[in-house]
Amino acid sequence: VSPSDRERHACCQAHGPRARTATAGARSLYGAARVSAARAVIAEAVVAEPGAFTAEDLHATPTVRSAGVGLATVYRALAAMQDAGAIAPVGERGGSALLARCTRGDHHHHFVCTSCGSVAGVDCPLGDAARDSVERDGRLVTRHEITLYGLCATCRASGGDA
Amino acid sequence: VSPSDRERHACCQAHGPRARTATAGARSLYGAARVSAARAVIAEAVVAEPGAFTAEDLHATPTVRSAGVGLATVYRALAAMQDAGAIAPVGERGGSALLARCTRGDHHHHFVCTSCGSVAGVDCPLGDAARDSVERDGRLVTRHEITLYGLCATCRASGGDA
DNA sequence: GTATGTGCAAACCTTTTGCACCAAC
DNA sequence: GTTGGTGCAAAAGGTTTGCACATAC
Repeated sequence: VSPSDRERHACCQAHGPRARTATAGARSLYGAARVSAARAVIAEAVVAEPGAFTAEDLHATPTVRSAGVGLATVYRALAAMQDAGAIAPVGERGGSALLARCTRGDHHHHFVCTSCGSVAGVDCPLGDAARDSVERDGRLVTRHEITLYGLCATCRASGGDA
Repeated sequence: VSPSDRERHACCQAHGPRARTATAGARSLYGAARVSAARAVIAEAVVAEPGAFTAEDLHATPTVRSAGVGLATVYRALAAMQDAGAIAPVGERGGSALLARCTRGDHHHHFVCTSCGSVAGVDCPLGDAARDSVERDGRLVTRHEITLYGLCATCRASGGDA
């Protein structure tokens, strides 16, 4: 499915030398890939998104829709962002992949509020002890996927229906 | 691989008074749901599966295919098993959902060998400290998904390409 | 100048569903 | 006898891709 390293969590790589223009802000989201007008608009929509989102969510955004950007282009741009480590999959909603922006560059995971969709980065809870326990029988752990779900502080305070 | 160890499932509700027939062995996989001839065959294929599998994998099995069981029926049976807690999703392969049998009834997660597809249950590595750390800001963690990937002892010993 | 992105629409593919029928309980 | 499972085929629906054109670098 993903031939490249669309799974890594390397959000912030060194930026190339470039003046700060409209597309310059988007550049970091795409890594080394080219930044077209459509991609700049999509990046803008991603940054404006408060929490988790689907490709369709972005495509339905006024910003993106009014720019006449096609849904296929959104998918391709999101794949590029994922390759760059700027976004990561955080689950699914109604059969569509849920994505969220990675705002930290170190190894981490995500907490997703099931009520409002807000996302928070969390430290990796997989300690050496747990890892050793799994590898004790000769196994080698090369990768892991961890996502936490629940209620954020705001939704929890308002009864979980906000 | 041994078709006779079918003890201890999450869904292991008290079995009704019933002779041990072919469908009796499958009963625990389906919980309270009905067990038809087709479902018995599908259960047999699931138990015979050494590791992770897709719906199509099972459907392509000689046992299932020769019984004339439809793919839709396989999907519906797998959904029933999942409801009963007898199997669980452990990732995806080529766009298809990967499932694996749960052989322990307590809260646990899965290690999947990316080389041979074998699956092992692992204790939940999410300790109280990690959980408290996430909930410190007022959040409430209600659910989490954890899956580990890597090489099993056998594949690791044979260079990981087995 | 060339490699890469875009838009459109069709293709893809896994999974779900409607329906008539049959079987488990 | 009723409820729930089955098979077939068609539908659903998210994601991908082919192609001709445009554009970032």
